[in-house]
Amino acid sequence: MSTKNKILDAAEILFADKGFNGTSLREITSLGEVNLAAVNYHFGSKKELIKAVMSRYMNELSPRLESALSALCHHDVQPSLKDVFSAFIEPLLHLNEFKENGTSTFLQLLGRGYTDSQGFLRWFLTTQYPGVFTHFTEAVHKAYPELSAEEMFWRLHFTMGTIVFTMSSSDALIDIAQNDFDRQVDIAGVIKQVIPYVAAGVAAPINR
Amino acid sequence: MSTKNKILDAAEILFADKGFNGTSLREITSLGEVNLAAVNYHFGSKKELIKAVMSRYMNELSPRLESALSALCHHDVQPSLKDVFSAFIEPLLHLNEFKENGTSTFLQLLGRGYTDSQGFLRWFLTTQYPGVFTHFTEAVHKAYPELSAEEMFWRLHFTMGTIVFTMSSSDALIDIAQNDFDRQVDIAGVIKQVIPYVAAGVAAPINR
DNA sequence: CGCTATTTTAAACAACTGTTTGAATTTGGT
DNA sequence: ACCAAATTCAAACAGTTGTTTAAAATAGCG
Repeated sequence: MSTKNKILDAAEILFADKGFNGTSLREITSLGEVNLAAVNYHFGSKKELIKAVMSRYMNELSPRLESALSALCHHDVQPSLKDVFSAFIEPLLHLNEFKENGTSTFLQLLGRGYTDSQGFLRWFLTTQYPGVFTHFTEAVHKAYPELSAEEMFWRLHFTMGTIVFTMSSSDALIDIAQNDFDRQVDIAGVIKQVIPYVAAGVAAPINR
Repeated sequence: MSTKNKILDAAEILFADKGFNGTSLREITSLGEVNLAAVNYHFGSKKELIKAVMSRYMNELSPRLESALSALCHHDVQPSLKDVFSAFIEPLLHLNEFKENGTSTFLQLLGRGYTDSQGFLRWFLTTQYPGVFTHFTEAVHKAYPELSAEEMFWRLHFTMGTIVFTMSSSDALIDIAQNDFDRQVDIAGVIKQVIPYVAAGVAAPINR
């Protein structure tokens, strides 16, 4: 295992758990059992390390996600909104093959990125991976053409919020659910719960 | 203006903008134009200051919110889910009377509190203001009795996520919306957009 | 081997963190 | 006006932060 990967592996765990601001380089290097200076040697700075952690997941996720969404767009029949959101399931759960607890870790990181560090990560993702966003809005438009661009803008951001926020606190929520309802829940179970919710939200009647 | 309030006013602005971890006491005291040591003198610690900032809003919000929700519960006719969520509008917008940009600031703080500092603020709110949560779930149960406790648990947390996440990045979203759609938007406009969304999400058909 | 380039290491850096101290100042009551 | 309590203040505290340095170790290759 290379030093670079040791750092990435340790960093993503701590970032997901305590946020980017809340994690120090010393915590990362001691969990990864590498020297402190290795971070700056291999990545240049903490900010670049954050980008590298996210890129490792995005490079795995985005091709699968884009092809799943564009398949919906170029199909003859009109997809339902549930189809559109279900297109996320396979690419997201595939991150579990890529890495242990990959799905949950990635979604937690995404949640952190939206609130930590004044949104520089949002800028990074939208500029570096614009294809995901355009394919997604295209697919939603095909499923629900009556929705104006402005209404879609809001509802898609509401959806981002629901997903990202839920996942960034998914560990705590899963704990509570298991105590209160005595039911085994995992990240896939949460995803299956959230899809009807966001699909219905986006499909809400237009209020003019 | 008392020193205590100068600190609270400066702190809430910076906390909302940069998060609790991301804001130092020195930034707060220099924005508030008070001495650094005043924070520890008046509040004891940074953690207590965070609680005080949140309490000032919660004490203003929670009685109005609880009475609006319990009014729904004790009314004879069954409320719709839209009624339940609309019950939030007046108490939330009232925070703008209480303080300039109060609504948006409070909701941003709430968003910060859920992700920053490993959820200690969530613990604080649920233990210090349990009435809001119980009244809310009661009202939703009256509007949608078929929803099991577990499904309601998830959907209410999805809703929290939608609201809190949207509001914590509402400044950025409002900026984008005004550029892209050339339309004046404010926090009340966002609230009116989000209510049909969350109401439809909670009302989604049960998927068994 | 011998040499170069890459990588690792311990140590130090300056800047910043929340908190404490003790003296100076202001305030409110008599 | 006096005294005591409450408040403000500059300074320092000890600890942590990201980053840099220069020497030591390792690796790769002819």
